[in-house]
Amino acid sequence: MRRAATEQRRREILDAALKCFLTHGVRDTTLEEIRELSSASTGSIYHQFGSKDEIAFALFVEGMRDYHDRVLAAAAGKRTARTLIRAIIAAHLRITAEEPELSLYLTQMGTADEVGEIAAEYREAGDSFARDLYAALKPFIDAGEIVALPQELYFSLIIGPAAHRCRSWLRGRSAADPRTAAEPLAEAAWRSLRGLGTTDRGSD
Amino acid sequence: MRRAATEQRRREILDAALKCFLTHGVRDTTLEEIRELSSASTGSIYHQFGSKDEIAFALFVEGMRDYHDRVLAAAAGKRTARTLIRAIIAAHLRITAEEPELSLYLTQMGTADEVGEIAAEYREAGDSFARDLYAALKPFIDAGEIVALPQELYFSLIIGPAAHRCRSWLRGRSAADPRTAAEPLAEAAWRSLRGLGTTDRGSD
Amino acid sequence: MRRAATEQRRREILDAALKCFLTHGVRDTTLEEIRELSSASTGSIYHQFGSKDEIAFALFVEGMRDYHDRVLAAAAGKRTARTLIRAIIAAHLRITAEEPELSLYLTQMGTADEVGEIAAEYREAGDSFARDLYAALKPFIDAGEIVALPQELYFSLIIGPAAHRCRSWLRGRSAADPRTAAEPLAEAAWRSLRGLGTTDRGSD
Amino acid sequence: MRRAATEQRRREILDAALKCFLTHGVRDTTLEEIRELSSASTGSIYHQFGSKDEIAFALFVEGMRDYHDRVLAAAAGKRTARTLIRAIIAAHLRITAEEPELSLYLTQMGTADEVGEIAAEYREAGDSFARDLYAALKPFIDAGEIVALPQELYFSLIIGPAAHRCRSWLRGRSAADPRTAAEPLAEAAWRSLRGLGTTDRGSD
DNA sequence: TATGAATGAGTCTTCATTCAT
DNA sequence: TATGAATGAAGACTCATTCAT
Repeated sequence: MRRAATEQRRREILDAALKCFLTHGVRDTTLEEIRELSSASTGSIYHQFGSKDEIAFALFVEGMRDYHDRVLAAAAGKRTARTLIRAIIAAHLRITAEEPELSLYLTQMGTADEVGEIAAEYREAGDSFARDLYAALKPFIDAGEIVALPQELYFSLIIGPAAHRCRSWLRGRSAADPRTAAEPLAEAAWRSLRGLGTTDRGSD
Repeated sequence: MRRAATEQRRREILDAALKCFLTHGVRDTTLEEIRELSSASTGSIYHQFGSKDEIAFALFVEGMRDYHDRVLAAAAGKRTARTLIRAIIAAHLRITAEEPELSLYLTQMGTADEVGEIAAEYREAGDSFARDLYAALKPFIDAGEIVALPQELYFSLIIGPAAHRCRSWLRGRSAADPRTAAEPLAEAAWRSLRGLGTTDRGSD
Repeated sequence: MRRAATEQRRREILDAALKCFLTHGVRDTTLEEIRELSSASTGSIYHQFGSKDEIAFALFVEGMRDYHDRVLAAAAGKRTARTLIRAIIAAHLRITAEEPELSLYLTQMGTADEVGEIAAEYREAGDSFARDLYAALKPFIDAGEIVALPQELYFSLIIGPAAHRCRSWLRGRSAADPRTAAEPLAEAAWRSLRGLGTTDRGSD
Repeated sequence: MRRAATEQRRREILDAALKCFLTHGVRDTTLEEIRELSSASTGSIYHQFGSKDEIAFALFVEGMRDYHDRVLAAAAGKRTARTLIRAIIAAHLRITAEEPELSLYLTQMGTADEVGEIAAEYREAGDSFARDLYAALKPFIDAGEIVALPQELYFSLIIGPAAHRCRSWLRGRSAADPRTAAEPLAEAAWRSLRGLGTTDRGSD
């Protein structure tokens, strides 16, 4: 089964690349390092990926897809606005805590030039994620359980604080496991978003 | 006045470097470009700074100091928790909107490992900013106007949403001027942080 | 035959480098010159050798090995102490006279610190040469044909004068072909080393 | 007394330069290092010496002059050929043992390109040394106490072995203090040079 | 004379990418 | 498809030397 072998080789390269990128940045990682750590040959790497940046991009896109999938899975089927919000926040914190390396990479790349340039394909993925997540919120907004706001602000208010917390942790500026912040952050987000008509304890 | 001349030369280099870094990133800026734009000689640049990265770092530190100063200035002398929170958020959004390029640079560098490695000096600045900002909140926390939370979460809840909004804008994913979000974000932050005994409209 | 091709490329580089080094010293030879003369690419040179100094070192080690081999070959199978001593001295003078440029290079590098620093590998070669040469003398020392002295002094007394003569010639301070000194130097060395019981003319 | 101050500054620079040159070669010593170690300013160094090579050259010439003077002083007034030869050899070994750093430098520079190029002035000094030393030997050669040989060979036979011994020691290839070789080397030289009519024990 | 900032030509070296086998 | 030697443009950085103060 050639395909499987190829797929595995591809994974080895991506895994090796991630380690290198995290250790000393995309910029300062040489193909030689990836080659050695993945024990693939130069030619082989270029057969799988067209360039170093393509590796970096593939890693970013795949990592983001994974993140998106996990957050959306966590958000699925929630009965109340409050549990939905809590689920999103908890998922973000959990993913970061469970895969700090990948998360750090995604954070760094998220604002890097590299992505911005190749971004066409990735942009769609991001838009689709935003659409899907908003779709999950929509019913509760329509029902007045969540206040009406410009659409983009929902993400800022739900994910923003969690992301801030995670960045702080990833950069080593704060030791406490991000998951410990799930409760207070979820509660705070709920308080900032709940419809004025809801009771203090939410609707569940 | 030798000192002054030297200082000016240093500024010219930094200004030229910032322009280059903003235009096409630290990574893709060559010393040659900085040299040409600053009309300093190669040797002169290396006389003032030990390496290209050192220039990037100096610029980052200065930019951050500026950001810190402006946020702290905005936070100074506020009478109520609510206006304080609003001031911090508004300042963050305003700075980003006014200097998008510098802000993007700071955002990118903030998670890059260049900083992590040279960071000793910078870390102190960050800590000091956190201390000062917390000091501004403290009276209101003690007075019960702001809920008691682990210290680090205040920043996540106040700055996190604004930062998320700004990143989204900086990456071109959202067209609306970040300053338009000041009111809703401030209101949301206030709702998430206000002490339980406070009235809906805050204490002012 | 990939190996052969690679080996040849390596040789071309070494040959070119030697020519350059002999012409204007290691110090003043640029990689550019070696590149041009060897018609190898920059990258190829760095693929074979890690640095310019490594080339210089390889050349030194090879040159020394050659010198060692030739001296030991000349010393092999000699029946008497006197002919052995003469053979060693004559070989040294001959090698220098035949390859003055390489000899000068070896002399210069021999005291340079480049060698001292990378020397591990080279040191063994030198030790092994000393061992082998001493082994050739040993029987005659044991037989009393050569006086008993601290081991290291044999080399000083046999090679020292020849080396001094050669250096003087190499530096252009003395015009006479070093080979003309073979007879008197050999005779002098023999007089200084012959056992007290031997006759004036030696044992042959 | 300006002169004295200048002279001292000059010495400081030379001393610093010697240390640097010995530690990592003339080639890899930067003026910056000499500047720092001598705590003189760049301009000051250039005021005293026209270039880096000039410092290296001055060091070499002065060191050689010193060596010459000491050897000639040791050779002065000797009554017999044997004591004369012993004195020269002992002086060489003693100087090396007492000032290994300077000796190593002189040895290295003796064959280096640098000297060869600037050598005019130095050449005369060397010739004059050779003349003077030969003048000391001349009476004994004329008297038949020392065998008749081409002039240049006297130095090779007297100094060659001692120099070989010293080089070996300076390069760390032989631990024994060179001075311990004075007796056997002097004896050997005497045996290789003494006139055939002299008795075994020489003429003293 | 002293100083040390400025100069800029010159080098080494790197490394993404190609391509013959 | 795999391999890894070869390529060479591109860049960072060095450092002897100059010169304004």
